[in-house]
Amino acid sequence: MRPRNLEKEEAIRTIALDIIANEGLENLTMQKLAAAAGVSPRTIYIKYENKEDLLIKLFIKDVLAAYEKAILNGFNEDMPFAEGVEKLWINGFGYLKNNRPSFALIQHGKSSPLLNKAFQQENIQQGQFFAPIHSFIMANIKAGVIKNLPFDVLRALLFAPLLDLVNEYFDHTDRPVQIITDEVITTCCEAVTKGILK
Amino acid sequence: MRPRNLEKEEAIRTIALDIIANEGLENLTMQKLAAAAGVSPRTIYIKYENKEDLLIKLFIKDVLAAYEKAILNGFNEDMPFAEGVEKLWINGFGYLKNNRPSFALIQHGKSSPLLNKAFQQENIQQGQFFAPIHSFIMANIKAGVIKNLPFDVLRALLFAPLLDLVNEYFDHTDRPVQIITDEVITTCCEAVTKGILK
DNA sequence: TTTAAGTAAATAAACATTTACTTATTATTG
DNA sequence: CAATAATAAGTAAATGTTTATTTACTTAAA
Repeated sequence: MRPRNLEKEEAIRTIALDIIANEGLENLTMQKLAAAAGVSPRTIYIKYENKEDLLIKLFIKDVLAAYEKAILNGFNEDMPFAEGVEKLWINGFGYLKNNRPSFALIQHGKSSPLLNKAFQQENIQQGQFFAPIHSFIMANIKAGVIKNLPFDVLRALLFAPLLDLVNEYFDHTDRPVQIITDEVITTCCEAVTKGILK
Repeated sequence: MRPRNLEKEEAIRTIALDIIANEGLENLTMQKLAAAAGVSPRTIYIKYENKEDLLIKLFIKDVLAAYEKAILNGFNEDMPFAEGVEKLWINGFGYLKNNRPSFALIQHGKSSPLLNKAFQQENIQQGQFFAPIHSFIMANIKAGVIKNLPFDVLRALLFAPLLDLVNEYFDHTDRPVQIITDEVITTCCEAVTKGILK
């Protein structure tokens, strides 16, 4: 049996993400992707059931899983609150600024009904994405360190600005001066932490 | 000369936003829109140059302009900082929770390269969207009330969580309990304010 | 009567997916 | 231990459908 060509599989994945990042989800077509990846359209259908399957797997298996791994690197649920949040911010910023296509798909995940639904289903099935962050926050509520608000509310307060700042980072890559520096990220992280401490 | 039918113009706009909110930008087609709005495809082309023009005008003229107007209602640049931010949050939440299609397109604006580019161009041309907010923040930096960070950074810290919370609000409209209440919004607003005060 | 607004149906291009074929391996045989 | 049968991986080109946009005509009001 002829073995599958791993380089082609990789090309399909990375080029799909590139097209989505540069031209948007609405401009990714199977034929364009095949041509850009240097494969036949049929090859994509050997690896994915259809376009929807490709997009969902790309989002869940490639992007979110890698993002989760990167963000949790060296993080521990038992860290002091401010230290833990800083770790997550620095990991998140470091990963996203070096993986623009992944960041783009994460942004699409917030607006695309397809990806949104896929994420929610996966999040229910597979236990939970970012489960250690959940435990971390719940423990700090219990310990009386931070305000007692629903988890999703605290998640929004703590991490929504980070994604916006990454967006700003990429807006400034074309400009002479980068305003989103590591120092700015650290300052912002301190600000969001301060906001929810009791 | 036959006068244009304003109801049909309105139908095209609102139904386009509905389709985008329910099925995503990638599933809006001119023929589907025409059928759903009860007009001929040609009618859309009388009012818009092409699909791109339709999307950009919807985003800029209908959605962003209305959002700006709603958010600035009763807001004044000279308000005390905490009071001004609270006004913007309450206005923003009140508007978005009652205008899901607009909210959906605003979310798409962050990921779609087309809308993103359109927004930046419009923002440069027309002076500036949300200009009073810009003045408000800059004045409060100058007065030493809040941290001295670039405007876009402060904007992210102050308003990114609000959009995430609105998203959460809509996630909970199908569920038995709504966790994103006016009270939660006020508490969150206080938290982000506290974070950036000097 | 003039004229822009509107319609139904057509057009050409682009789309997701499939068909019919070829290729590169592994496992099996003589 | 070469030859080859079996088989999934791969390709180029085709398929039928959907798409954005246009054509040729009709309608409603100034």
